Amino acid sequence: MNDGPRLPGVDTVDEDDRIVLHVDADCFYASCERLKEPELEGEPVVVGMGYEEGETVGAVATASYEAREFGVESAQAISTALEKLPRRAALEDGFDSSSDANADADADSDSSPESSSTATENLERSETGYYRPVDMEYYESVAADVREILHDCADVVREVSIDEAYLDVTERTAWEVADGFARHVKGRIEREVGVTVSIGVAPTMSAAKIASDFDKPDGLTVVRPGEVESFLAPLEVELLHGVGPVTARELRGMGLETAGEVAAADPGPLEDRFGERGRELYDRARGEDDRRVEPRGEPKSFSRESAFAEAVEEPDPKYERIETLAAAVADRATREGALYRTVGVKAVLPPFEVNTREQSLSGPVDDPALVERIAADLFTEFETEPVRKLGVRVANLEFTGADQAQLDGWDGSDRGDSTDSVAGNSPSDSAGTSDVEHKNDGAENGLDDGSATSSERERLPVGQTSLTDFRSD
DNA sequence: TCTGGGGTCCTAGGACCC
DNA sequence: TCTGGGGTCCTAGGACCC
Repeated sequence: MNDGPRLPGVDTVDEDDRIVLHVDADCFYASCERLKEPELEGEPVVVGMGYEEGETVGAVATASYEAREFGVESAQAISTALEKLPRRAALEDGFDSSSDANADADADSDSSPESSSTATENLERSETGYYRPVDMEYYESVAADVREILHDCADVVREVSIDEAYLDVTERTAWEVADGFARHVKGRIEREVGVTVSIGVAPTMSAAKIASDFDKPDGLTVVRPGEVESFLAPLEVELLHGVGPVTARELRGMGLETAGEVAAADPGPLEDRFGERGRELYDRARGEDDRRVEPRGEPKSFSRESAFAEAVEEPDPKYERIETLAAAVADRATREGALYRTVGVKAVLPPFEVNTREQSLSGPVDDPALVERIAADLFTEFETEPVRKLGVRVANLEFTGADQAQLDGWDGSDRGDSTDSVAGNSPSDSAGTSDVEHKNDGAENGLDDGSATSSERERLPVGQTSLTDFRSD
């Protein structure tokens, strides 16, 4: 649009001037479902997490743009989505063929069953949508195909999530032809994989990210050096990456509604209010972001969580769930060749109170039984509380190299010792004063680890002495 | 919209070390 | 014995992202 600053000439190589692409697949899960079932093309598609065929449980993972027209949004409860956009199958199968009991129950809880059933009968085909459960395995395979193209098109790729990546293409193109380059990437993904993506091109990661969102779906937005600030200025603050509902509310409270207003503001109060994030916010709003595109490192944690249909008070089902989640998390770590030094649990109490507890060990382990014991132990505090959701997490990961699973001695002798010594004073001993003992556990482990040399570390986990020893220190 | 699951990063206080 | 400052680790919680 405006004739702002341009690159002085092709020969000028400014080290700081990068060309960054942010590639973001459009409603990725829904697009994948359409690859599987081409009949879904052009129809409203809702992909539900924790959703099962014909049920009303779960939450919306992705809604196609057609479904969004009806007010279906991601993270929405499936039951809510169904109110806005009934299931296509419900119409075709006839309303009561699948589950009479459920239909009756729904009608009972409805304030006006009569009008709701009338509304259902009057539904047009075009007012219904397809609901599908998440099929991660399939989406992963599609994502792998996309990734291959991305790596083909760039020297450096940072995968952010299954459907999103940054590319540094400074060495592959030039600003003068960057839009053509981006169109090439888009075209390849569409032709070779069959999903559409939106691309933002900008000199920084944060501007590229916002640019890819600017014209979704199937969009392409190029923001040239020197245009970044004017591109950002009119955007509402919540469009800045890292600004969620809470921060947006506070910013508005400070009289800052747009990125331009943040950019023009005094950074002092922002830093006072938000700390380091405040400075970052200010910089990003001004188009300043010196992060380079770098490949993602190893993951920092693995977790598994699941919600109950309603809050559960009895201990048994909760411990069973903890067990299941612990096994799943430990299995994931084992498969990925990760050792963990910290085990944690999460308990969500109604209405939505999130509690976390964690415990670190003196050394990294791969020990599913231990994960289960520690998780159960950490959970005892919530044993009798009503719980709506539970989670188990391992963190402080250490990756041992791909074929760690083949090292036979690993799981046998070495591991066995550590398990016994740590587990021995963990769950069973903590019956009465578990709080105090946990703290002592933590202190002891921390101390152990802090004073361990790196060579000691490698043959960890070290054995622990008894709890009484800690207390006498 | 009363809330699914898997992550990341930051903050803040306390323990502990030097 | 008291004081102090710097640094790291651990834990809990919170905001945010997809």
